[in-house]
Amino acid sequence: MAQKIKLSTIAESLGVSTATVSLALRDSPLVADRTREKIKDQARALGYIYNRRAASLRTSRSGIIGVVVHDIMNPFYAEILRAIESELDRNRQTFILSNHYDSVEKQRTFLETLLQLGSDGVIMSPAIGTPRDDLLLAENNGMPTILIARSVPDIDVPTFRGDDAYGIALATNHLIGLGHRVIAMIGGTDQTSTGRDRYQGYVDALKKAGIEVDPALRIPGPRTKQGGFEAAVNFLSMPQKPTAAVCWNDLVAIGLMNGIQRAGLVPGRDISVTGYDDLEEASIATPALTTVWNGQSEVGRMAARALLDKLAGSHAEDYLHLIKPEMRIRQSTAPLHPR
Amino acid sequence: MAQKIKLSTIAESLGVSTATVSLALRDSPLVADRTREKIKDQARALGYIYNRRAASLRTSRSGIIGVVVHDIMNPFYAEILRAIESELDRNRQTFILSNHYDSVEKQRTFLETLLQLGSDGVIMSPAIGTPRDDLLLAENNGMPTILIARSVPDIDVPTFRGDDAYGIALATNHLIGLGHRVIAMIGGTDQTSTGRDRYQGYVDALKKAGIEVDPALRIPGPRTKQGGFEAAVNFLSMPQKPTAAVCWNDLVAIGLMNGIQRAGLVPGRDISVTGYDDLEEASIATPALTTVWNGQSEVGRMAARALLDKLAGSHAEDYLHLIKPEMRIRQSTAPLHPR
DNA sequence: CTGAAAGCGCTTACAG
DNA sequence: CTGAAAGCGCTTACAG
Repeated sequence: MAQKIKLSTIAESLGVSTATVSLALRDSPLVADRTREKIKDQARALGYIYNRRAASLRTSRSGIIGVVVHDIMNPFYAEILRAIESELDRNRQTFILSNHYDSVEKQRTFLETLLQLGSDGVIMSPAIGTPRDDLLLAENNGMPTILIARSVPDIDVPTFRGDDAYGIALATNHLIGLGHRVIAMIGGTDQTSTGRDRYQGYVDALKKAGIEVDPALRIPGPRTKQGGFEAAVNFLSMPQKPTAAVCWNDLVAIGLMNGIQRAGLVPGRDISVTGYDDLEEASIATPALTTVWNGQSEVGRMAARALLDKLAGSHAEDYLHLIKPEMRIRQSTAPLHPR
Repeated sequence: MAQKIKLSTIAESLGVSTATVSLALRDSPLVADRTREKIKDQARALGYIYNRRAASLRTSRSGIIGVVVHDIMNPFYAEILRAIESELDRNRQTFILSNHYDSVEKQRTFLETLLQLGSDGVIMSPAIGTPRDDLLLAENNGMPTILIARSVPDIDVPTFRGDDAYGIALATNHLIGLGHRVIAMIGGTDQTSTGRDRYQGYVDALKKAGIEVDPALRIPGPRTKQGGFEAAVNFLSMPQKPTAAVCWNDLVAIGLMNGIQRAGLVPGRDISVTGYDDLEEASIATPALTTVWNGQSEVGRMAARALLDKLAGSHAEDYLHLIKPEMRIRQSTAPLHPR
């Protein structure tokens, strides 16, 4: 590696000042066209690499945005991330990603790293149990925060997520409309706003239809294919003999359908199953999964947009932005008929 | 947000020099125990945030490592990333992630960003068509590079990947051993080292078994579930009536199995299907997928380790590290019997 | 064991 | 339109 090329290297080689070089490279109208051309050519010729650390030390803007979610291996988050990425790319912002795996400590470490790097802002799906103080840590140090997918109670931070209670009611009502009366709820936890809202939406929909709610029909558990797969045995041996399952998300639903098939039954015929999220994968599952579109790409795009707007100085008034979910009816649900 | 706390704020409030504060916070033995305690307490009390940009401007070490892969939404890369993440976390390195979606331009932009941020190194699964010069750009500017999953010809950069020709031969031989003679190859492309190696491994295995190779039995295509799903129609209508399919990867295999089921056939009974990678998902597919373990976690762990060692000054001799794949026999393959 | 001073590579008033 | 100089917040010789 040859000697380091910096602004002053270019300046000296051309007999101009570093101020002029700095302005020229950033296309300032203060610099004469000919000077600018000359400088840019020379920068290219020398293989100059702009030192963002030095610049950001001076400007206190880093061009870095942090993103932290539960787990990027989960396609639900991956779809949100893809939307965030494309929005940030378009605005030439670099993003730094981290999983928190619902560890508040891991999340806090990441927030501290972002502060140390001078990150301009952060988009986060908060870990279960995220304390107010951790969000204040970011805000108080000048790092604007946007929440996605989950809410944190009692704090005024812009939040973008789907309307979970409404969405799960769509799925539950769809099954009730097909004649199902014994409907289990598979997967999920009460520890997140999402979890509470989804269970409540399911309960409310049943009550509204005059169906008695049996808490034993709920099988909480991991929100993964593996989780749904493992719940199948339990589900199939319930004494209440449920004919349908409202699943926490598509992953659980696909896992559950696999488990049902292993037991020799046919999902979509013997048992109706609904998912949640409408992942890209839902439509090519077998049977194609009836599910609820949860607006991942909308959430990602809007959250990124909101952060960029905030950085540009605009002031948003609304703190909670609920995306309206939509039903996607496919082959995994069917009218009730005797088993 | 209160006034910015920096080293000098702490120094002044305690009547010591910034040099002492700097050393104390980094646990230098040069500082007296009592002084260090006092300084650390004060830093905590004031809510001091270490400015890594300033430090790295001085030390020219950023603690940042770049990782770029084709697509983190692909579970194959996600599994590698998880291993990289855990290794880098353990060593308190921050990583910045990017997808290149096989765009050489997007990849180059990312490499330039990393250079501008003073990234200490980069781990990359090179985009199709990555030119030598792009890798040299990194190396020549003092950013060590490690390749994963794919090779770039004619360049001496440490590379960690599975032995594709060997692995695909395992799958092909497994099917031949079950009596299959008309075996299709589904998915993939000739544009990557992986693609060429896998096709060659399949061809060689057939030849070795005395089976004539029919190029029409190959259906190249996207390496996704969707790709496998869409290939099913084509596959099932082949005049040669293949009884088995060697798939490019697990995603293609799972998609193909879904497509086969949609057509009313039973994968693992009517048609044997092998995958590649042994994703977490392979074992819970229905039928459980016979596949080839491709060592994602090994690749990630070893690549991260190699980069950290290189940063620590050690000199590796070997450039190509091939992980030996292993057969995982499950229910998607069965002895040949008349259709 | 501690302090004064220089310097990492930029950008930004300010002067001309 | 261009230049000289200060300063962003650290770390690192060097001196004491």
